[in-house]
Amino acid sequence: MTYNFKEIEKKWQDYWDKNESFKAVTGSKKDPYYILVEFPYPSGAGLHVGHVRSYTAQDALARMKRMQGYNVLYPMGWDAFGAPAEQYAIKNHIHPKDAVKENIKTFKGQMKSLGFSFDWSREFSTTDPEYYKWTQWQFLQFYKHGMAYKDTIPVNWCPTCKSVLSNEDAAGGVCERCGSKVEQKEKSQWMLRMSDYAEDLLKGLEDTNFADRVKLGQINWIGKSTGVELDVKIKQGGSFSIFTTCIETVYGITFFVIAPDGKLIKELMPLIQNKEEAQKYIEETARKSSMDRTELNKGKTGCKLEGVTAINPINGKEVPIFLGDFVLGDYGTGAVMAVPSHDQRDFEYAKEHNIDMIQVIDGRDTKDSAFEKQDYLGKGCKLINSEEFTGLTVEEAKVAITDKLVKMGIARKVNNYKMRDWIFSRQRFWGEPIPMIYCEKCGWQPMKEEDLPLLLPDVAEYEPTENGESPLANITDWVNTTCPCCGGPAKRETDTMPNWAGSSWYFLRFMDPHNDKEFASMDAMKYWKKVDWYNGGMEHTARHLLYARFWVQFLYNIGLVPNKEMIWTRVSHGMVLGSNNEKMSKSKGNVINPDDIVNEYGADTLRVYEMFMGDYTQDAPWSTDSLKGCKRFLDKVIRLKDKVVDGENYSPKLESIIHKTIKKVQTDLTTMSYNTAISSLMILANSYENEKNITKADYRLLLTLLNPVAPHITEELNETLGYAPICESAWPVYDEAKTIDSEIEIPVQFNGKLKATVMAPMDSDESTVKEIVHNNETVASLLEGKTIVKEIYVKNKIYNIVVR
RNA sequence: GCAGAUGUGGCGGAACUGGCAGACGCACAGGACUUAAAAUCCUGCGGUUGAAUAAACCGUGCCGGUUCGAUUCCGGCCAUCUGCACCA
Repeated sequence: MTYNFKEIEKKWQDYWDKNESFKAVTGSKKDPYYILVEFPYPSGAGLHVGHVRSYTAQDALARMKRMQGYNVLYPMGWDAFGAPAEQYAIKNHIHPKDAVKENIKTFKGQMKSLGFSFDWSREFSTTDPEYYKWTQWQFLQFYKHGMAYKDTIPVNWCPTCKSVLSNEDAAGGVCERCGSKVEQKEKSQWMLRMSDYAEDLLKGLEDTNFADRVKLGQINWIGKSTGVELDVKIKQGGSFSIFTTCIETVYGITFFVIAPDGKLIKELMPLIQNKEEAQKYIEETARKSSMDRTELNKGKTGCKLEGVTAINPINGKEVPIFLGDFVLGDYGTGAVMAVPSHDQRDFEYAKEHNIDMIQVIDGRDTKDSAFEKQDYLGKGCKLINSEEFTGLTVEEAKVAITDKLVKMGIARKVNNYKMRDWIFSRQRFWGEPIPMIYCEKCGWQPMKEEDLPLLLPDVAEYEPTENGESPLANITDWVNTTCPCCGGPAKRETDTMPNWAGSSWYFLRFMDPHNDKEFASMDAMKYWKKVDWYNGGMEHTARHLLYARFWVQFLYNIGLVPNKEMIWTRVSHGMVLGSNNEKMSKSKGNVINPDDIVNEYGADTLRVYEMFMGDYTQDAPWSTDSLKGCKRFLDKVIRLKDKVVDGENYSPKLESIIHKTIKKVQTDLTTMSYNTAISSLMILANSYENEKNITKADYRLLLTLLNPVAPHITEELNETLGYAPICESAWPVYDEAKTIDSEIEIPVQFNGKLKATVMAPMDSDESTVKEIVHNNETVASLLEGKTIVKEIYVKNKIYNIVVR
């Protein structure tokens, strides 16, 4: 019997569509279960085999959960704003809207051809006005709660393209498109006060079940450090503050360094005598991109500020102040105390500029050029040269010195975070317009909520303006408006939102996608509760996940979502690499197009292969040979049909392995062990093959267990047996008692080396097994002439004889 | 530099909580069927020594430790990959 997989796959895909087999019903009495995969950016390249891997994995879980009686929400949509679509549109002179439409069509067709059980009735794109209306509305909530503000910050600027670049596009300090050197340019941008949420984002992780490596990624990105903020007086007048995590080294301060790009230097300028030198250095720094600042850093650049002297607050000692770009203007206070004897960077700077060093912690030679930070940390090293604190350990001194300074009223315990506020403006056309209006009289005014959505205008050109404004700035009809406050003439904000905006809350919209009164109703969100499984790439675990959590926490704080964390488990998949073990790319010629595979081998084969190819969380290289092996497995399953005879019970001989396999597959599908789930099904099929006949029940069981991964062929074979569709049936239940063997094989070791095996009843006690072992011929002969030192029996596992 | 991950046959990968290393699949070799090929089926397949389906030794990146027993735990290295990169 031959099967035309193309016909079969089409047949069942149509069946699922027609019967709305995978529709999730909000409010259903069944238990809700929300499975989410990151919605894709519909690029012109089409679906990648990497998408197929994660979508199949979650699809298998979704299909099994439905059979287990859950009301499964497994939605799909499109994250379609952003630079690639805009670039594509500029190049091909078509509206990005049309390009996106076309790409979505391709992607959706590909997904359907793979048989994913998405609930297509919930589909949307972030570029739909019905969707981005709510993204804009939520921005207004941020603004109204004081969480959005304008600030002037430097951006990456390509002088040739006249364009603002993202950090990714400016990697290495060079414009990705034209290769020019990237400059820094000051721009006024919308910001979200994400740093206010640093502590909550850290704490919230406790209410999630993210994989450890995911949690760690979040923790590192937030970058909390605990220390002391210390006020420092300037002899000539005024003061400034520094942040340090090593206050115990305060007696070792020999200079202070302030950031050339910070606000402090501007305040100090009037006092400074070598203004020209300082100014020159400030300008040099401004010209360097952030990349240069690290890469060109062989020595530590900077200059001494003449005319200002700082006073070490702990002992009144006068020390110089320097300018140095290793200090960042936007972290901490933009100024540091420098202790060259105990800090690598301070040490290098001091060497470069011939500054004194004072050792204050015992146990290392300050003259030693090979500085080792670990010299004193954590080892109970003691302080020296520190007045009354001399002799205390580092840990004790940290507390004592902090106490003293706090009591003096010149220091505070503070936490600092690497995570900054979210730069929310993009000088791009293809994004959600920021719904703000600038009026000469009233300043920045939010649009009225009832006027949303603020639609993107239709225009012919998408090139940015000469000075880097969004192309929207050229559309005067659109820009000129009236002030919502005074009714006078005003102008719209022409920047758009970043790509991350729309993807920060889409999982909420899937719970209630067609609501035109709210972004999602509280009832719907309370019903679905949380995303139970969220799958995505490791590359998104830091930023996207953090933005999404921030967004949700904010909505929670203003009472608009039911939980502070709306994502329970986050898992990440490994990449599908080319057969040469490198990332797939056109230039390397190692790209596999899923369409070709579906055409030649069928969707089921591709799905089985991608689940079988390796550990789901690790990268795995493509292998067409292995793919063919999976096709052979499916062919074997088809051939097994010839052995089927009537019988609604499992064959007694197969009962044990059947119950074991149900348990194994079910467990594996919920622990991301897809490869071993497939291998256990292969073992089951092999054991069927060794039988002369199998019952209909045996066969249907195999088909059901395989169905989540290979849904088309299993439905077809199941139908020929005369059964109701698998997707409308219940998942088989295993009997724990039948998964346990009555007799098991116990390995016998001599000094830890395997020498024999014996059969023993399950759960035998030591004396029973001892007798069996000693009656064994091999064991007996090996024992001749040996002295038994010890015998160890681990129940049902091993029998080890230690001999001399 | 810092953080994280990974390292097991010719290849992808298994191995529960310290208990038979290499499941399952691929590739390869031999055989059956066939006029032939494909497909399918059977057998073998970590290494060394051996005529051997006998036996022994070695073997999970490297060195050492704990243990009756280590891919698994501990200490120290090496290599590769991925983030972040002067965060005070």
